[in-house]
Amino acid sequence: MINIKSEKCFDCTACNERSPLFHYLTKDELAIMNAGRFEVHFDAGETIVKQGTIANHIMVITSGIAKLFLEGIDRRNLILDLVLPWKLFGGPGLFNDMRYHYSVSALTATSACFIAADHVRQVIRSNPDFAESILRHCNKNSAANFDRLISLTQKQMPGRLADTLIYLTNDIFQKNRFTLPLSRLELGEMSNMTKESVTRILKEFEAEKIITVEGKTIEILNFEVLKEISVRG
Amino acid sequence: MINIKSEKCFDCTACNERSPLFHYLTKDELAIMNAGRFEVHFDAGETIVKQGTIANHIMVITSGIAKLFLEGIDRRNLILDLVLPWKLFGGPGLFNDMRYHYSVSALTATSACFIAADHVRQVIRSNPDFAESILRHCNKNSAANFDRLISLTQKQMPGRLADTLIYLTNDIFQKNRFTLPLSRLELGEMSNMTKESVTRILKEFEAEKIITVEGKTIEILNFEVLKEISVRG
DNA sequence: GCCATTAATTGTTTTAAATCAATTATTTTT
DNA sequence: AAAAATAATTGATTTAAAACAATTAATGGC
Repeated sequence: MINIKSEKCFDCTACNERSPLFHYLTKDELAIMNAGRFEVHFDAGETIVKQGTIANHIMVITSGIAKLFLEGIDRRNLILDLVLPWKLFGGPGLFNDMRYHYSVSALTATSACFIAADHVRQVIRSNPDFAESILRHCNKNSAANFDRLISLTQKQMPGRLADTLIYLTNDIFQKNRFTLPLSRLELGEMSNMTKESVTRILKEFEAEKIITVEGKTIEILNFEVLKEISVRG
Repeated sequence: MINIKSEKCFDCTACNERSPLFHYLTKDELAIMNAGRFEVHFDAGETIVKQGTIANHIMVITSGIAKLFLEGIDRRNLILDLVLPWKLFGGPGLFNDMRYHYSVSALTATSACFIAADHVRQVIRSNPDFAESILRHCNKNSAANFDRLISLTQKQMPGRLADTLIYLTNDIFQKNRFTLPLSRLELGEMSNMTKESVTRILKEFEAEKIITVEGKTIEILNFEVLKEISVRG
């Protein structure tokens, strides 16, 4: 469903080719990362990391797709990201309280690689380029969360759902037609609205010829109008 | 109004005593930070940094208090933090797009110290302890933003205002009775509600003997109930 | 100390979006 | 393939909170 480039991850040299964060690492540093590294397969729906547990590892997905979400009040979730292969996650507790601050669960069959947080720390200390790129990564996430804060608190439903559709088109699928690995409830958890409202707004967008919807397949017909709806709020 | 420990900032050796982030720095590194450093005084209401402009500096307030806020849609702001002396800010654009991702403006007469981003970068690269503490700082902010996302999207007004009052009590004033440097509108910008709603909920809390309100002075009478309201949502 | 301006309060109305309820489609399981 | 379970749609109702409007209080400038 998603364009996945690799099947298996044998050692961190592979990541060095695929994850931009690992470009800066020397052979020795890759060996440190690789020590104690392990890969685990998850079925769709399984939890990869659970919010609140001790953050001993940093993870990267090698195949499949996962959702990264906050567990909020009364079992209500807020999905922050869909996680594709080679995107590092699990960081926010690092050097801090050493706990995971979000949960991640597999949307499709997924393999994830677990790297010891201690080893990441060691390499951050030895390699300024790596430290800098980790900091850049952290800062990018902060900026994205600022945007999300504004979207979710100041825009009304069409604006919020437009933001979600734009994110899916640009950052996840990179094409105008895609089949979602998400339910209407989960679209709602990305856009802070109920599943019923998702249905209604999707229908509205369809009536305005901005998108077509057939079940879980969505096609963006008019990206510009979608952007306008996003900007207007 | 706020307990401010220092009057003037002569060089970064002073920060080494006051800002925990600077503890790890050697004499040479403090000298790097100090080069080109400058301090500016702001009257209440003045903008210290403006969202969207080029982030050439990292700032620290040496006296006074400021608000740090996102500029959202239709001139609507979202206040993220009140900034006290010795707390570093301006980081999120660092190594990233080199822009400020929020605005900061003085609530009282305020002095702020500007340190060149290049110099901070240089020291991050040379001192792993400093790099680690900056990363810790960044991760703490991420965690706080996750909490804020849940508070602002999933709690209703009493829960959100309770969160704001708890933040003011614990993190800013560190006592149960304080005089706000904020208007009702600004309390609303911290809690994502209108100024009218702030008035009403404060009155509600007062009727329930949780707080007393006399103009801008608030006293917390029952912190436990406030916490319950926060947890319940 | 008085006037002008801004901030806060209070009451009323409107509205966006949730909740509730019922039905229809899809998947999954057997 | 049929039955069961889950997901999606659709409509009606309720509700939290904004918007609007009017008054009162507080602040700042002269």
